[in-house]
Amino acid sequence: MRILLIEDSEMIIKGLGYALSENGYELHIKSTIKEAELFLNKNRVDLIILDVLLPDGDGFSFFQNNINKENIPTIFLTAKDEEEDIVNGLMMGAEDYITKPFSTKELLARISKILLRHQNTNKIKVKNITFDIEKMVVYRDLQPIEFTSLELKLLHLLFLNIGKVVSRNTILDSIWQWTGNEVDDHTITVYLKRIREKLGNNNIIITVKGIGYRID
Amino acid sequence: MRILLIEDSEMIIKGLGYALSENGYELHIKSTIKEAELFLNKNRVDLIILDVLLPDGDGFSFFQNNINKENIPTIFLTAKDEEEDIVNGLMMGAEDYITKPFSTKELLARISKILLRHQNTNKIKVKNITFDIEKMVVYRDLQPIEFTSLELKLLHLLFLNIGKVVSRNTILDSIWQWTGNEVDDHTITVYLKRIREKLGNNNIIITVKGIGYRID
DNA sequence: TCTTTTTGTAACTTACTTGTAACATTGTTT
DNA sequence: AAACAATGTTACAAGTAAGTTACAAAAAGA
Repeated sequence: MRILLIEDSEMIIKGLGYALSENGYELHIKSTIKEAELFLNKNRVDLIILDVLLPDGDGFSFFQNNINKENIPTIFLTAKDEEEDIVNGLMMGAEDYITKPFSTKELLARISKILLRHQNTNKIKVKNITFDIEKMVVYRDLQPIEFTSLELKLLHLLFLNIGKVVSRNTILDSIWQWTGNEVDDHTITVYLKRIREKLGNNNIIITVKGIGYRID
Repeated sequence: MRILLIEDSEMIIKGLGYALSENGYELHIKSTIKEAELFLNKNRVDLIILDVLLPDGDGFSFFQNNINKENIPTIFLTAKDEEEDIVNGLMMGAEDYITKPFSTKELLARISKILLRHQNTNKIKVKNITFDIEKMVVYRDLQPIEFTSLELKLLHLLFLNIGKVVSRNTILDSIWQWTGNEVDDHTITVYLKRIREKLGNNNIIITVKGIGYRID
């Protein structure tokens, strides 16, 4: 499980960093909103711990503009314990709100509770493309992309084998085995072209010449 | 929404009692475990606020023995803020854990969040369509829709898998497996058309071409 | 039995999907 | 650099899946 901690206090980073890593979470730490934004554009995380006061802005608006749209569970973390803030944070859609000083074990308990609740989101994100396996829908930024049946199956195959090269033969077998048609090898090329275009010609699908295709 | 407050401190009862009633909740107050037990045997509540220290026992064991089995969302409320207690409470399955002194507004925010999360257990609502699983009745706005047996089963299947694609094959297996008939694939299409019409041709059932159908 | 409702099929429509061919580009080998 | 192989690009005709409509058989009620 990947957690993104957005926090600029060295002390908290140290304390939490250790505790979270120790408990088997893959932890990423960013100390400004800008950095966090960049990171989120390219990576999928399961949970965000977000300080409200950051050097380059406040967590609330960052949450509303970026995080909430993607529906990533978020815990607000802050020294401000004014009740209005807490109420705002929760009403905004945050999963929890914890005020400093806090108990690490309590935070861990709350994290595991939240992750348990959200475990059934089956989404793979690469750059600005998100593949929702359950819905079988692909989003570019946050807009769903219209794929045809075979295009979607082919892209699905690549996403399921993320990080690995998928050979042209594997593709032929997986996608065209059941259609009955013996299919020209070039067909794959054409499909790739169409898929890439719909993905926005960002370089998500990488050609490994002589072998096949790959998504990282 | 009915809330059961199990608490013996007069001060808290007064403060919370006013705030909760004021906010439109139907509040019931019991100050011992015994009383609470009797009450729960005869009444359904939507949420429980449970003090850990009570005159005739502790809230934890009461929670485990009585409440958790019925899966009623529970907020622990206590003066003990030892972290072990908090962790225990959360791990045990409590929805939240608040320590005295607490902000009433924060508590209200947390309550409303929890209730929001738990409201759709037996009714699933999408746009203006509500599927009451227990009654097996579907409402459009507030008017019940007349479905035939198979139509209802098919729609039920889609609602049970809300957010996931249901393939045509799955549909055939789930709905037509037991009728004995080998059924034409087009039959599904025709059923979808009929169901969609009765739902009001709002776009609730989404076609995932080449794969199946889905409700979000 | 007769009527009504439910169910499955068939025929038709539409818009999109699909595969191929022909040509262009890139990369690799000699 | 030339020749070759692999992949990318474009355009198009044939094919197909899903939507629609109408109707007859089967089942359920009266």
